[in-house]
Amino acid sequence: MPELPEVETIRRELEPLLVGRRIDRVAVHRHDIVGFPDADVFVRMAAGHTVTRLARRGKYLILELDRERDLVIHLRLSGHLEVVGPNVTPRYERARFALSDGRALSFAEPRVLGKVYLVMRSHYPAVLAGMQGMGQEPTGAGFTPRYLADALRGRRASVKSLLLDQRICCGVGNIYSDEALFRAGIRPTRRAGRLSPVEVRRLARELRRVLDDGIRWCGTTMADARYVLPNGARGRFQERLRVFGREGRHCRRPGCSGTVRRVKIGNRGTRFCPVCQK
DNA sequence: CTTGTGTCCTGTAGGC
DNA sequence: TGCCTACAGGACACAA
Repeated sequence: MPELPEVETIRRELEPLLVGRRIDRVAVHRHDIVGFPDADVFVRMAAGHTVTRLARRGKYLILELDRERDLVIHLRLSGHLEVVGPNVTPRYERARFALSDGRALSFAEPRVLGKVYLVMRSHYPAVLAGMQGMGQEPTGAGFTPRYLADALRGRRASVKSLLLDQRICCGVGNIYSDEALFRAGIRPTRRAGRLSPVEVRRLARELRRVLDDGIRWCGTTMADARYVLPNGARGRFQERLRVFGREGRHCRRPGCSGTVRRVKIGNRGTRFCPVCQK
């Protein structure tokens, strides 16, 4: 679930609660939540470190620890992080990090698809190779129209599926790819390599803008409330969605009589306005 | 190398 | 109410 804006929001919320705290004890309730190293080693090695900084790369949240170690967390579809009191155990808690201030960082993940990793900063293991191959941060200075044009040139795949490719646009997921394509006026089914230079430029700009907006509004909390901030508050970007989750409803662009449609692209639900998006 | 499909795992919503 | 199926915002392995 959480995409770049949601993970960035979580990072900002957790940073003041975690930096300077030491991880005193680690408990893993489900071993398959640990991506690296083996769960028992993870439990032993993660304890005793102090959090120095929180970073993010794509959808990965990185708790930088002392002694050159990183605690890397990926929330996948339904992961949730929360700082709780010593006697509070959130539902679906899979791992728990007791902190030196008496509280604990709780990692809940109903679907057990999310993962935690403990790695040496200088030596990211093969299990995190996907992170090494990641492309430019779409909100960063390196994400230029030129960069996107180079990445899309000659590609026959749909532009939607390439927006979801973390090697090109890291941090982008299903919500913000649909929203960016709507804002850029481009149908998600278009072959990426067939976009005009003007369209690519527009797409690069709108992708950046929609992600910045998502961050500004603290992410998207849909009706199921699978994503909420660490403090339990809801994001507010859902109020500003133009197509995602709006299939069958009228397009929000003033004067447009179109109805938002839903199709499948690469097994992912995809929404667009057939009038606004060419 | 590129592209599309299936799978991981669990919970929930909707149909009957 | 109960059972069954389809589906879910991600990432990766794998086959063609």
